[in-house]
Amino acid sequence: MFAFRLDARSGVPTYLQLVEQVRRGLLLGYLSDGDRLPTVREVAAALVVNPNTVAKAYRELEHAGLVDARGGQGTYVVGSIDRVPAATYARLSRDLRGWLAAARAAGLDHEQVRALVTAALDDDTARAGAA
Amino acid sequence: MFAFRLDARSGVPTYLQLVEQVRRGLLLGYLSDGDRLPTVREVAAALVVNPNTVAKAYRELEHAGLVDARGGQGTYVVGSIDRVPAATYARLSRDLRGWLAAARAAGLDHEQVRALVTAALDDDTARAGAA
DNA sequence: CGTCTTGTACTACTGTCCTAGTACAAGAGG
DNA sequence: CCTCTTGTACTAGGACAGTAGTACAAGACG
Repeated sequence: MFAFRLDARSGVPTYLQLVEQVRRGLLLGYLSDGDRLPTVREVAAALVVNPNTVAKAYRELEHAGLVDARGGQGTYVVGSIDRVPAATYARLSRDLRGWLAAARAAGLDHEQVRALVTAALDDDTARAGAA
Repeated sequence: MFAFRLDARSGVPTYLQLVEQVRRGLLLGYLSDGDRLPTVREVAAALVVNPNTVAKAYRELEHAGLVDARGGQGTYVVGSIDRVPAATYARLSRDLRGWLAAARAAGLDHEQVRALVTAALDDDTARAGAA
């Protein structure tokens, strides 16, 4: 069963975190067409969040065409995003986790690792964003 | 001069983005003790944001002991965070940017790259967070 | 049909982010 | 002393996130 995770310190609204996690699951292959998401009430109970907040996330996902909400049955993945090929994903994921291990071995803590990654990602986005 | 950047789509409050960018600059060595940050009014004008929003960020930074606000002169970096050694930073940054280039070469777009990185970082945080 | 589960809709309320505008305090420089 | 620049403080309001509670619609199941 797909499981959500929340980061209260990030400042990102709860419903947006949920939306992004489903989108990420689709991109990386954790979620596939036909998969059933946990119910609104289940997620709300697990994350100790108001059901309306979860419903808002599911509503956005349905509006984006990524899921199909069937009243009484649940919410099912229906959309298809450009997914990363499994082999490519495996190779890149392995290399990235190797880099993470090297960073941790060099003595960097979470904050420093995140700072380095964020800086590199921002540069990457800025470079292509200008192109 | 230190420059700020905003990502309106992230959902992260503006003042928090500013705080994190200064903190990141300190961690990675972009900012050093004695450096002068742009004035509240300069940042507000450059980012098209209300001066109070910038002031809130600077206030948080001063409260955290990272900067010293001198009325009439400006805001100066004064705190020292555990900085990543320059050699370590250079090596890790180079390797990470190499990985990014490989990911882009494999046909991944920004969103897919960010998804992969976020997934790996979350796993890393979760693993050490439980320890 | 009746019941259960599920998603959805609605209103009201609280708290936070952000904006807007104004005023004040401190230091530099003429 | 006067002026400029800078950071700070304050009030007021709008927009949005999240909570709380209730009610409704659709399908599955007995």
